[in-house]
Amino acid sequence: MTLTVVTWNVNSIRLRTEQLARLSAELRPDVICLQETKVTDALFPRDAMVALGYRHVAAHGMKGYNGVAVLSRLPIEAIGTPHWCGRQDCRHLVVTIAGIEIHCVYVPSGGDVPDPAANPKFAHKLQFLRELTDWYARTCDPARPLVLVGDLNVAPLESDVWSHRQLLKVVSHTPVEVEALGALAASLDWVDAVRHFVPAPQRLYTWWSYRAADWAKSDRGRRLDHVWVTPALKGRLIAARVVREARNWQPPSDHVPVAVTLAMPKTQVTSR
DNA sequence: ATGGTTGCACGGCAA
Repeated sequence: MTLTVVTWNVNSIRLRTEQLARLSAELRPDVICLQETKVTDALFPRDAMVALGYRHVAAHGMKGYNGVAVLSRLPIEAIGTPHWCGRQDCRHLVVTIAGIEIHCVYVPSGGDVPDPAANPKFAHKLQFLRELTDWYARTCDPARPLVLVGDLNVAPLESDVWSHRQLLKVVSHTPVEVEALGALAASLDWVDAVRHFVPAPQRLYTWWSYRAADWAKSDRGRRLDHVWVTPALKGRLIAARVVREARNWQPPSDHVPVAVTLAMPKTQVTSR
């Protein structure tokens, strides 16, 4: 028995139903965690997701911006929606599925100027990462089976960007963000499940700008989307995959899905 | 060095 969890920043779920059908058909994921759904819960296309086989849906969205959701073939046993930085902006959804707590996170992008004194968006991003770090360290236990996925909007490694040197002052790859993400990773000794299978220095990206004339030809990507597991689950990692070809699924999100498969004790996966 | 695109919602933002 296995559990495949996908994370995908869909950049509007209402424009990506066909692409989700393709993802569902090709990977047969058990759980799909979405970011940037850009829709209120009342308008969330729940019926379309159920039609794809995802009978269990948790949506946490708002009008126009942000928004996270989890689609599941297995029952969702609990739902939480933590909020950070004193805001109500729908960036974090926690569900429990098959006894595993899955955290779907959309970290603030951070704007253009990598200076928290000059750019409130960058200050928000750093504060968001710090509050998450403190919360995990304070309230969670690395011995518990947790999965953290999402668009973390930081490419931490040199091999996570097309040019380390040229992106050192570009938001997503600056040293202060990489340090903040490292602190978050240390909060529960999180294991980078994708790099577990595709170690550096092999280059790996999950996002390519819409602005490139030919995204694949220039290949100026960044690895912004991540799947982390607590040490309790490290021994159960079976596979990881970045669905690079989804960048061509029309019309595309600028992010592609990232999938991780875990081994499951037979007793934990039950009804559909 | 600059501008390049997309989505929401229909005018600028956010990314």
